Amino acid sequence: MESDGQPRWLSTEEQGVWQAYLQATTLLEDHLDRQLQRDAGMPHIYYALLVHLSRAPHRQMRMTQLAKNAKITRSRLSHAIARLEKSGWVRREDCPSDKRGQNAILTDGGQEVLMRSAPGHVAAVRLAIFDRLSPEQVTQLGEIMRVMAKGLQPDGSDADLPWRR
Amino acid sequence: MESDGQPRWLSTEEQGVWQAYLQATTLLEDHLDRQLQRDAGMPHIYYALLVHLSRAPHRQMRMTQLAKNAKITRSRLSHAIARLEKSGWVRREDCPSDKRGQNAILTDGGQEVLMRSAPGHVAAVRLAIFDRLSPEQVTQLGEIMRVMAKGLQPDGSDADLPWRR
DNA sequence: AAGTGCTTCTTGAAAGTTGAACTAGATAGT
DNA sequence: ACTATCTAGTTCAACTTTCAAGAAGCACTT
Repeated sequence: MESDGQPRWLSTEEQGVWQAYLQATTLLEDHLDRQLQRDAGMPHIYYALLVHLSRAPHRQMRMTQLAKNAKITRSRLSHAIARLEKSGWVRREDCPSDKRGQNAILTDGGQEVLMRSAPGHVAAVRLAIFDRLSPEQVTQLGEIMRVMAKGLQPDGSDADLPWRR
Repeated sequence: MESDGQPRWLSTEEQGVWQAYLQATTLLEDHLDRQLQRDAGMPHIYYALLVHLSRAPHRQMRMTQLAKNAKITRSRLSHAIARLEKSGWVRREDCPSDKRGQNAILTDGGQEVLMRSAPGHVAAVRLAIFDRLSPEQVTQLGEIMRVMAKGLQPDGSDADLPWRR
């Protein structure tokens, strides 16, 4: 990284966009956190972990892989899975091929919670986003978020920008 | 709220958009949190609080107002300000007109930290968003986020959707 | 088989967040 | 004035997240 002469501040429009982004994302996160805490007894990220597991081959996944998919640190995942295990929604099993490894497995109870709370959750997401945006905007949002996500991947041979000279 | 017959699940495209949204937003938040923790010694939300204060009339604001602007709960703000006070970047003062009230005031030290770390922060935001998106996309993002934010305001005579019959 | 280094996952303490309960001051109605 | 109600802000306990450190297995080299 080079430290430039003077920083390029945000334009007025960019400032507005950034502010709207911050407000929308924090409001939505809070909203979903509360919704799921109330209806499913867990915060949004924990719920997302269950969703990931439910979609995985044997409803199970290696810890590191799960952490990567959910974009959280392994440490955070460890704590989260411990909590979900205590709630009976996930259990752990040793990985047979790699003795260091652990598989997180969605239990029947976990699946049940998921099925029970999914409709409400989808409704909340719809209400916040998809029912408010035009189809074109949905498409645009998808493209934009994909660009951002790609640029932020910790791994991907990132580092360089679209070459501005 | 009515509980419908069967839930309207997300289409394939919507699922993709939602997933991209979750990934992009969590990655960006983590990224900025780390960047600011490293460069300014505080998480992103605390930094945002200082920014809000720096833009306020006397570099000061009533607690509740600040909480509203920053979209966080009063409780969270109390803790945050306590911490920022301990770091010497904010101080509190009783509100003269309302003896219950407190004003959070940005100190010179706070202003200084802000000025010192702003360039790096703006660069990070730019790198993550504005340098990656086309001008049209920036505009689109702004519109989309404003719609979302508006729909999620806890106060605003919200409640009803764009009338889908 | 010993050594080095890498990966997997966990742990513990410190920091941050949440939701409910609480104090104190303002407001409105009677 | 009296009471009820509301608002501003804080505090406590329970929970979540982070960061640094650590235990254990793998893998490659010599």
